[in-house]
Formats: sequence, structure tokens, C-alpha cells
Amino acid sequence: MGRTPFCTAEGLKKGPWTAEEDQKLIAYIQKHGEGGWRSLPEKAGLQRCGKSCRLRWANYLRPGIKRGDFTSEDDQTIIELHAALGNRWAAIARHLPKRTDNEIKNYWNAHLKKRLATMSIDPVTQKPVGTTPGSSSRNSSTMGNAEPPMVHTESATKQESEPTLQQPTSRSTSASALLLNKLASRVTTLQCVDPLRACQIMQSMSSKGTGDGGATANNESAICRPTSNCQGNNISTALDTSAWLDIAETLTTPLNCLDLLETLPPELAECNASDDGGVSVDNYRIEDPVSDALSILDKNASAPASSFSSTSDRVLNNMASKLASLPCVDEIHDWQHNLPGPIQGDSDTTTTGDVAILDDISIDDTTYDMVGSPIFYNLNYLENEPEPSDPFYIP
DNA sequence: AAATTTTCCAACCGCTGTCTT
DNA sequence: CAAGACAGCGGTTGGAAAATT
Repeated sequence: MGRTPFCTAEGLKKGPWTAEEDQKLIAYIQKHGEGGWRSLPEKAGLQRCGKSCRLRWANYLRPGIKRGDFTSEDDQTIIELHAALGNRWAAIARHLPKRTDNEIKNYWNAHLKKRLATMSIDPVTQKPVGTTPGSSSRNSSTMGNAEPPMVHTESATKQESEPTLQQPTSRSTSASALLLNKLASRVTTLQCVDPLRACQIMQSMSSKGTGDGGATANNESAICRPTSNCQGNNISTALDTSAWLDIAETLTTPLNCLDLLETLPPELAECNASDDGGVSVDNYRIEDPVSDALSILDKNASAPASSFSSTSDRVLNNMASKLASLPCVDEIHDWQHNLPGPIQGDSDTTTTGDVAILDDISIDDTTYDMVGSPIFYNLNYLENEPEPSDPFYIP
């Protein structure tokens, strides 16, 4: 049984379409509309199979199709989407209005892939070739293990006249952005991180001062939620740059900020005090220290607190904006790949009863679920229409 | 200038998924 | 439920154009 082949008839023409054939097809569709491809060739007077007609119409004759003239923004978008989605050209094309999957596929194979190769950047991972130990374990950007494309860095990080990837940098902004979003997705769901992060900020600021509040003009990527007031690129962070760099450096190993808790000044100690007097990271109850920390930030921030839907968003937003350009991101990446269990986000089949240890914090199955869901949600987000909630992005 | 090689991309092929009968 | 119809998708190919020898 099964289906009959679509184009089995003998004597049908193949190969390039002539102008006359195009006109016949256009005229017929304008009069009768799309559809009925099997019977269309005969009715339209074409010696083609219906499938060929549909393809010709969809890829070349359909009104509104944009052909050629890929801009640097297009390039960057395609590269980032390909890093996240792999060879899923149709999904990529949905994010480039008026472009067809076939053209994007051809453009990738003919231009972008080679360009990345000449820059010694792995077209699949978008990381510099040979810089990541154990690279054999890296994913292949296929459907099952694609990383979530939660971050876009175009407007904030790209040079005016050249696409970001043509910069003579050894690191891919996109790769960093992807990782940061992955981290952000995970970190956001770990409520214990909020007080930790807030304490970090306060400690850093108490030791360095709050800076002059000048906005950081460079590397100004920002994570925010589309639903919040920070849509688009009107986000800016204002914390002193060097303070952020210091904070970021402490996160070379994520969550090693636990160590910082032990060195907090007495007036902040209460933020991490649990009932037994020890440090509690899993029972997030204390909010005042977070508010305090953020209020300090607000004194110097140009973006109002109301721009963010949660305190963790705000902290992450600020942190990510500086982390994006740091070498430590790759180290975090490596660290992440060495984690046991599904927190690596490579496959939903690895959900087991294993317990991963993130430094001193045990992550059980429940937390795994919390951590994994935003990753998969954001992956889904890219495949469908952007939803006005949840996914992070860097405008 | 001619021959050869490489590049590019329109079109094809084969498969899967969904809807209809 | 089975099977047909066809839309959609990703991989591949063939030939024209461009580049190189």
C-alpha cells in the first residue's frame, strides 16, 4: 500500500522554469488560488508535476518573497538560529520574514558555513575550533539536543558596519549569549540564587563603592523578558563596570558564591541565616536583603525597577550584560558540560534519579525539572511564534 | 583565449505528517 | 481503521556562471 509517488507521470518537463511557464502558473494561481496541486498543471497548461509547481510558486513566484541581498543582520540571525536549531531550515526561515527555507539553506551552505570555517569557528557550535577540551561531547545541533536560542545580541553588541562574527575576536558572542541564557534560565528557577547573588552584589559594592552611575556603553547586552517594560533595546545597566567584572569573575565556577556567604559582613549575615544558624540556600525566604541590594542598584540604574518582572530578572540582566563578553563564559560552558544528569540539557532521556552536585548544592530530580523546563520552553519558543512571556533574550 | 575547476543555487528526490474520504 | 492526497521538510543534484590555470 502506501502512498503513490507524487510525480510519476511520464513526459513531464523537469529542470529550469521558463518565463512562459512562470506566467502560466502565476496566472492560474491568481485566478484560482493556491492548492489542488495535483490537478493544477493540467488545468494551467503546464507539463510539470504538481509538486514542481508548488515548489516553484512557494520559493520564487509567491508575492512578497525577498531574494538575495542578505544583510549582516540577516547573516547574524541565521548563524545564531542555526547554532540553536541546526539544519531546520523551515524553522529558521520563520524568523526571517519573506525568506524561504530553500534560500536560507543554500545561503548557509554556500556562504555562511564557509565564512565561519575561514574564521576557524566551528559552524555547528560557533566556538573557535580547538579551544574546548573534550569537544567530542559537544552536540551536533540536531533536533534532540539543540541549545535554547534565548539570547539575541544583535543590536547591542554588533558593530555598525560589520557583522559580529567578522570581528577578529576569538570568541563568538552568540555562543556566549546562548550559554548565558541557558545559565539564566537555570539560575532563575533556583530561587536560592537570588539571595546569594544579592549578597554578592552588596559585598562587591561595599568593597568597591557604587561607582559614579555612568551607564556602560559597550558590551551592553541585556537579558529581559519580552513582557516587561524593557522590551527592545531600551535596557541599560548602570552599575560600575569594574564591579560587574569582579562579580562575573567570581562566577567562573557557578554557585561558588556560596563561599562568599561565609565572608559577608555581619549586617548582611541574616540574609542567609537558616533556623539552625547555618547557611541556607534551598529555603529562600529572606527578601529584604535582596531589596536592599537592588535599591542600591537603583540609585545608579537608568532602568527603573519596574522594568523587570522579578528581582532575579534584574540581577540576571545586569550580570548577563557583563558576563557576555568575558572569557570565563567558556569556562562555565566547560564546567556545565561536565555536569552529570539532564541539567546539561542534551536529552530528555537522561532524566534519571541521579543527583548532581553543583559545588555544595545538591540538585534533585524536582530541581532538574525546574531547571530543564525553561530550556525546553525556550527551544519551543523559537520554533513557534514568539510568546510575550518567559523567554529571555538579549536585544 | 581556451580548458579546467570551483562555486552557486534552482530544482528535484524521498520521506514524514496531517487531513480527508 | 485504511488508504489516498498533498503539504511540508531536509538532503542532494545538475548545470550554468564564475574563477582559476
